[in-house]
Amino acid sequence: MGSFDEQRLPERQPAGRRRPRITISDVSSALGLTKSTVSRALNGYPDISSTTRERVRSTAARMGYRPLSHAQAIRTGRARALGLVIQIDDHDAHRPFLADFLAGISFVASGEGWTITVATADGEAATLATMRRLLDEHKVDGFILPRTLIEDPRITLLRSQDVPFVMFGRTRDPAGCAWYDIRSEDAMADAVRRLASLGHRRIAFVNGGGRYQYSRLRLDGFRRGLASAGVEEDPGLVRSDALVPHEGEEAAESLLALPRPPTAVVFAVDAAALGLYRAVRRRGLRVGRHLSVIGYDGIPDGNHADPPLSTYAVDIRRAGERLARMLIERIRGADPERLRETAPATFIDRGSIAAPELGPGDLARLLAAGPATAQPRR
Amino acid sequence: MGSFDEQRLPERQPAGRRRPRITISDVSSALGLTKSTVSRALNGYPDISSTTRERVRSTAARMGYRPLSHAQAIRTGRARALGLVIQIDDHDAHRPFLADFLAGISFVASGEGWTITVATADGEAATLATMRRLLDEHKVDGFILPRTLIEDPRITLLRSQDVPFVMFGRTRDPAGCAWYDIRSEDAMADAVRRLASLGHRRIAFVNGGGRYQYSRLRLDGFRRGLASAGVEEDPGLVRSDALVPHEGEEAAESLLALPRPPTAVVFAVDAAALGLYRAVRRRGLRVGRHLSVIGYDGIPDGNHADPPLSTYAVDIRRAGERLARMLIERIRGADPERLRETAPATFIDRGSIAAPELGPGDLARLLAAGPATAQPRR
DNA sequence: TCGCTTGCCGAAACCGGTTTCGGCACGAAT
DNA sequence: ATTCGTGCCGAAACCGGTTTCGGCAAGCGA
Repeated sequence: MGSFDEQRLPERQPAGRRRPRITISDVSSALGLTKSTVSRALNGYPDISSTTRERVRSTAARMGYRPLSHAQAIRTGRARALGLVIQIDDHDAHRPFLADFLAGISFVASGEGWTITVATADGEAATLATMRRLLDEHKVDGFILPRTLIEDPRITLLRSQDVPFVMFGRTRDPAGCAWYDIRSEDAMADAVRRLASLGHRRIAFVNGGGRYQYSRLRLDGFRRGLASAGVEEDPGLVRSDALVPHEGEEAAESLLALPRPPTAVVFAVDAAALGLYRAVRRRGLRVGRHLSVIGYDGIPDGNHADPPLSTYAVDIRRAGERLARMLIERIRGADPERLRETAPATFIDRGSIAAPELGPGDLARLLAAGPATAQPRR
Repeated sequence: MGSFDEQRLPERQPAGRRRPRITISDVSSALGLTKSTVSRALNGYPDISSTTRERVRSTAARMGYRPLSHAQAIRTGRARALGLVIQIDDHDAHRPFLADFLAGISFVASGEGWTITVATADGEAATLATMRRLLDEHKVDGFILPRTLIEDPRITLLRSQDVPFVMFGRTRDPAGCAWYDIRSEDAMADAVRRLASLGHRRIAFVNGGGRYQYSRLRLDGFRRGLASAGVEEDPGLVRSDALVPHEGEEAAESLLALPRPPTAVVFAVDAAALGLYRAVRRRGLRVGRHLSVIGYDGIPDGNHADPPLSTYAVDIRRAGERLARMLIERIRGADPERLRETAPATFIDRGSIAAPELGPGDLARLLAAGPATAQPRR
């Protein structure tokens, strides 16, 4: 039995006394049982008497025994690790939130004795290759997929290999998918209604990346908002694929150059909304006074704009918590169709919206009279 | 805890054809050798003939064999994983850079076939507990320590357990420590010299958190800059512990209220510098014109300030790369004293500094004449 | 009283690797 | 020719767990 254990002599470095860890054999011999009994007791097998089970549990806890996850993994194939592959792109709106997102995931995972394995990759191919590698080495038991696409190759991969996963965001074909998402479509509708109730009638929409499912949803939400506010939709007031300030600036330029420019703009992405500030400032006008703006995401940068950007904030930490919880349940065999949740975003008014000071006509004249330097520099 | 385990019957889905992985036995039988020979061949043991070694290597590669890291770990104790515990505080200046930092680490780690295990913790105690847990479960082979403190309990822990680690930032007692750091002290000195060469003579310094080693270094650098520019130091122009906008705002308030206010301010932390913008704007003055400001960190928010904040940018991705590389070497047994590197920060002039328009006296009068609403609102 | 479940646990195989030990063949030294 | 090392590899133990299999004893019905 544990006879060989006595002679583990060589003794690691004399300085670093990394205490020797208690193994399952330590527990079993302390109880006068075998490893197998202890193992089954701790894992809740039904063929262990409840008396024994309790006895094992308590002494294991008292001795501070914790199974080595990779010793388990070798047999069970379970590493007790959640995988997160972050695709590094220039425009990652979620970047400032990564710490909070991780905090949420880590909080739940740690509580369950799981860990998080993260990797980054640039580009879709690298992302898939990285995921394959992690799977191939059994490093992770499942994945959290951030920034879900309408057609997402990651989902295809994981489906084909039958690997558990949960998505942050929805996708086109939800079969077999678990997800958590923010109802940003409701936020967009709410934004329109707010602006309409302030008196705005020409409300523009600048959407995000076309490959993301959220873009569809947010556009739908925008339209729904117009309809419920009784404002007729003008297709000429819609732009898309604005993810970074520069792209938002271009969209703003084209909107402000219209014969009848909008008096308010709803952005699907905060970062793009910040681009509008530049366009407006260049014309000597002021956001919030001459032009109302609402964004979405709640990025901290918006707080330092002038005036600070009104937006819809997302509780990204909670998203991480829920996703981790759901993924663990999924790995344990829960039905993915049962693991679907959404949550609302929270409006934060920081002063970038107000009642329209001028009608579209006056605004157009003002814009035309502005400095002729209306060239997007950069 | 394990109450869910009763239902371990269902047998995984038949659909998912997760191909069976090639093990070392597959390789050995394909070669007509034993596992042990293959293992020793791949691990470079000297008692394998070079002929055999090469034969094993090539067929292993051809078959796509990759050892299961946790199967190895069970014997070797090496998980081939780098640990990163991120302490979540309100003021984390590195937060926006986390993605880049991870990208750097991940790039190197992936290249070597290692993975990254991250966890977050709030507070020092939780950080230490998390590190202990990761060590106890042999989840990681070493740690990257971000944001090194002057007296860092993490170092104490890792030293006592003889666990390899590398630090991002220096510490007071460097014995046995490997590190990578940005010479922010040089940046501070450079900032002072730039301002002095523009004509500034009253230059203030707002430092960061007192527990960080970088605070000492940056203050030293600031002083060195003054000395080399021939400007006499005025202790009344130094503040500290400003890490977030709010704290920077308070520091700015107290500086602007001086009888002879500074005409330029050097901030050790960008986020704090943004607070100064509020104080200046509230007085109807303009950063860059009435008051020059230089920050440090290169946070993206600074780009959207008005005028954008001149600052020193840090290549955080490279920091991640170097730290990962160093940690892997350290784990493989390299001498920590040999693993020490520093790199410079890069100045980015975005327009928040200029020649002083007014002398301190005129500025003071202008400040005194400003709106009396000089209350720092939240 | 006997046989058959059933409950409960021990023994041993197993997972995929690493590492120790020992043995065989061959060449050199005696 | 014998001995002795040495190079090279196989056999088997080992790491710390999990899981299968089988056996013993108690409980039950006949």
